[in-house]
Amino acid sequence: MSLRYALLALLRVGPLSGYDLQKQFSLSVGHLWHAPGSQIYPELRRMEAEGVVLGEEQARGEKGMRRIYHVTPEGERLYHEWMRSPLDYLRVRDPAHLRAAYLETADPEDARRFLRGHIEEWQAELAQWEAEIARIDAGESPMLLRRLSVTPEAEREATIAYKRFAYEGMVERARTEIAWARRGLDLVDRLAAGRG
Amino acid sequence: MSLRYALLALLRVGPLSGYDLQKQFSLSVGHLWHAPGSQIYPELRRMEAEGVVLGEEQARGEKGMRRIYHVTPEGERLYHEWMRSPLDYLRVRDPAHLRAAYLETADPEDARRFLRGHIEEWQAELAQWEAEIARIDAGESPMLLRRLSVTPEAEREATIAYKRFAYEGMVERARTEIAWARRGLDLVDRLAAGRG
DNA sequence: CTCATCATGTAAGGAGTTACATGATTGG
DNA sequence: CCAATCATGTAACTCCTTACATGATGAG
Repeated sequence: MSLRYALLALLRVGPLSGYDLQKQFSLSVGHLWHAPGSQIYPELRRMEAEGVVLGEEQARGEKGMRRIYHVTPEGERLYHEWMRSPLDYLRVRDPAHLRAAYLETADPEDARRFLRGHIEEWQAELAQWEAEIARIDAGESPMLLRRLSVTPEAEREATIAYKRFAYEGMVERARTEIAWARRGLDLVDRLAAGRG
Repeated sequence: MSLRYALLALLRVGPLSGYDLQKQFSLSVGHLWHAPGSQIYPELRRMEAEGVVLGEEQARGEKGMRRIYHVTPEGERLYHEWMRSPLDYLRVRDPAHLRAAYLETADPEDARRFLRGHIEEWQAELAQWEAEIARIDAGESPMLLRRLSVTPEAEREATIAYKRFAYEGMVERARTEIAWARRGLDLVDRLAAGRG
């Protein structure tokens, strides 16, 4: 149910269309929460039906139309309720570690391929998150700048600090995954050598 | 689609009923992959319809019945195909880090509550995974013993090593999450102090 | 006889995926 | 005029969740 709150978090900064939101998701927030257009548009409509956002029809050229969504007071209330409420954690369901637990049933070469893939996957994510941290530090994150433009001076430090903090967490997770998979590669070698 | 492979991994060791599988999931494998009965039973039926397992009807008492599932050669093939194929990683969708990125919009006390909850959540998981590692080391893991009982001597070391390796990864992830949230608590304090 | 546990499900719905559909506008 | 991109979706499907349904068996 977090998609709704991710949308509210973005819209609270200022009104946006579904299309704009889609872009935000594919850039900044998308590195914490992925959402495709096919999920965003219907969710916005549902949110509008429930009164948490208000869609404003805007003409664009002759016949073009776009719908700009604003957060309503009810949406504001809902957002803060979410912020105050405990998060519900999903039950663990981890395909990589599941496979790792049964790696003795694979060829050593397949085991290595799997672990290398794991490293590559997390390195790609790591690069994204590190890049976002670099943008935050350089004052170049579009999402953060948009946020800061409506943030009173007294809260800017916290806004920047928490955003950085969130991405740091992702960076640390990625590094942990990479270190683990590297140890896995050593393990495959050691076991393969042992049976030569 | 990993549920199917988790089921195959368990059934390859020896035939089990849906009920037995459910128990395995709530114990050992369940710490890597959660699955409730309402998902297991239908999936077994689908797998049987597709010929990857075979259900053997067994009488139990006067009218009681249970269905014991065996992996077929096709199931064996499918399992190894999975082991050889690259994993598909899910797009990131992390409610905790999403919330962390917007923590300046919460009360400091709510922020702390959230972070403490994060620590508790991961500490609970950590305890499970550490307990499983302790059982592996003590030779008391029921799942591992079941596996070893059908594993030739030459592969026992690898079987144990990979199982431990998988759980180590989960332990490291939990420790990373806990360390991150603790830093978050410090950050909340620092920011709250800064604004008195 | 009764309670825990064995045993197997169904039903309704939420959340997310992939693929497709449709058309408008703007810049070169 | 043509391509990129702006703009908004639908449809079908998978996976998973919660809640409920039903009955048998075995231990005390």
